[in-house]
Amino acid sequence: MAEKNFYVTTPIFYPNANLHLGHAYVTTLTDVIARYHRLVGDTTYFLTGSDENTQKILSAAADAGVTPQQFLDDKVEGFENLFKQLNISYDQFIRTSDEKVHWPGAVALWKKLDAAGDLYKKQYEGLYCVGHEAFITEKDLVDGACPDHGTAPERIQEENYFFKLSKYTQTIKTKIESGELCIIPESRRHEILSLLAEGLQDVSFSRPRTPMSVGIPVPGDTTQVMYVWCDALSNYITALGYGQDETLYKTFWPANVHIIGKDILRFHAAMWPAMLLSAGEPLPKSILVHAMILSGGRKMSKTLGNIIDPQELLQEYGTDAVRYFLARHISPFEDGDITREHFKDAYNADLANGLGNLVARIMQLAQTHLSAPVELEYKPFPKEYTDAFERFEINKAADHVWGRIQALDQKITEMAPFKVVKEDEEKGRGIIIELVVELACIDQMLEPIMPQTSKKIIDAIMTNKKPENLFPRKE
RNA sequence: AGCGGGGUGGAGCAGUAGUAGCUCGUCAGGCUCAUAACCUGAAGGUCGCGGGUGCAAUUCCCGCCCCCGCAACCA
Repeated sequence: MAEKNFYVTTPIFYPNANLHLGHAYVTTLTDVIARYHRLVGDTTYFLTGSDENTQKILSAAADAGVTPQQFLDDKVEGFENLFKQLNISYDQFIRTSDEKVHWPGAVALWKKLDAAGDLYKKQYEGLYCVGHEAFITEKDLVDGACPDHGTAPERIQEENYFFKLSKYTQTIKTKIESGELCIIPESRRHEILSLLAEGLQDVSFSRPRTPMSVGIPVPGDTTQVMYVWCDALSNYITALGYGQDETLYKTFWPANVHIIGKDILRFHAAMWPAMLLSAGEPLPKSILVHAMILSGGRKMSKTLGNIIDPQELLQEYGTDAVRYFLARHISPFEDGDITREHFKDAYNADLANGLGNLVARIMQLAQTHLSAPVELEYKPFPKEYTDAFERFEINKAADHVWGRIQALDQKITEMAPFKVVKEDEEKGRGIIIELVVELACIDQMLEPIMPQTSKKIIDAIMTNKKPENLFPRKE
C-alpha cells in the first residue's frame, strides 16, 4: 500500500450511438478502482474518452441531419452527462478528433514507428464490403456475397502502409509469459497466448485519403490517413502529452492498468504493445479484461428487447445504487447478469435492509443517547479488502464490506445497547460508541463504491444525527 | 464447422478427491434500537447424461446432450 503513482484507463467509446449499460459498467469499474487508489494515497490519473475518427460518424451524422462535428459534440455531451450521473471521477476526457491534444502525439508515435523501420508501403488487394466499411476475407463470403449485408464486395487494390506486427510476436509473448505484461484474468491470458502462438501478421496501418476521409493524416504523406486502431490506441499516451509537454507522461506512463472488454483484447494485448516496443516506450503493466453483462442470461439486444438502459436505473434508484449493483453483483471476470427484478432484490436486501437500516439503527441510538459526536479512530484497511482491490476484484472487496455490515447487525442484537442503556447508562453509551466507530470504518471502505452515500454517513456521524432515509425500500 | 464460456437445492452463484457452501426467496421462532427492518433456526440438491481411473469423483480422464458468446448499432 505504499503511495505511488497510479494510471488507469477505460477504452475510448464510439460516439455513433448512445452509451449503454456495458459502457456504464466498464467506466464504473474503472472509477471504483481509481477512487480506491486515491483513498490509499496514490497519486492517481484516470483517463477516459471517445474514439471519433471513424468513417461511420459521417453516415450517422447524415442520417441525423447534422454536421459530423455537431453530431460528435452532441454524443460526447451525452457521454459526459452519463458519467456525471454515475459520479465518474475521471481526470481527463480525451477526444481523438482533438487536433491539439491528440493528433500531435499520434503523429509523434507514427514517426517513431517509421524511424524504427517498422512501417513499409505495400500494395494491398482485398475484398471491400461497403456495409462493413472494411475488408472481409474470401472465406467470409456466402455465395459470393457478404453474409451480413447480402451484397457482393468490391475487389479493391490500394497502397497502404503496413506495420511490422509480426516482428514483435515473440517479444510480446515472452513479456506476457513472464508477467511483465500482466493479462487478467488467467483465461484471457491463455487466449492471447494461443493467438500469439499462431504468430501475428503484419497489419495495414493506413488507408488512402479521400476528400471524405476522417482521420489523422500520415506524417510526410498527404495521400494517407492512419488506421483507426493505430490512432485510437495512442490515446493512452497522447492524453499525457506524449510528443508535446511530457510532464504527465513522465509521471504516469507506463499505465498501471488498461481496462477493456474482451472484444478488443487482441488490439490491446498484441498491437498496442508492439507499437510501444517499436517506439521504445515501456509497456503497460497490466490489462484487465472484464466480462459482459447479460440480461436474463442473454446478451442485451434490441431484437430480444432485454435492454436495460442505465438512465432508467439511475432515475429509479439513484447513482450509488447503480454503482453498488455494478460493483458487487457483476463479476469483473465472469459474465454477469442483470434483470430489473434482480436489481430490485439486491437493492432491497443490501441497501435498504442492509446498509440503510444499519445506519438508521445506530445513528438513532447515537442521537438519542450520546451528547456529542463520537471521536473516531481509524484502523488500517483489512487485508481481505485491500487484497481484493489489488487483484481488481471489486466485487470481493464489496463482499467484505457487506460481511462487516452483517456482523455489525449481529453485534447490535447480541449487545442490545437499547436495553443496556436503561439499566446502566454509561455501559450502554460505551456500546453505542463502539458501534459508531465500527460504522465509520465500514463507511470508509464504502467510499470507492458509493462516494455520495459514504459522505452522508460520515456527515451523520460527525454531527451525531440520524440521517434521512438513505435507501427507501422499493415494493 | 471452428474457437471460448457454462450446465450445483425455487432464482442467482461459490467450491473441493473424502460430512456440498453463499446470497435472495420460503417456513418457524426471537427481538423491538431500526426502513414490516434486524437476529436465530429449519425445509429444500442422486452437483447435465453415460462410461473410465481411484479405497473414494460433484471434483481427474473419455464420449455425448443442452445453453450462451465470438461474425450483426453494441464494453
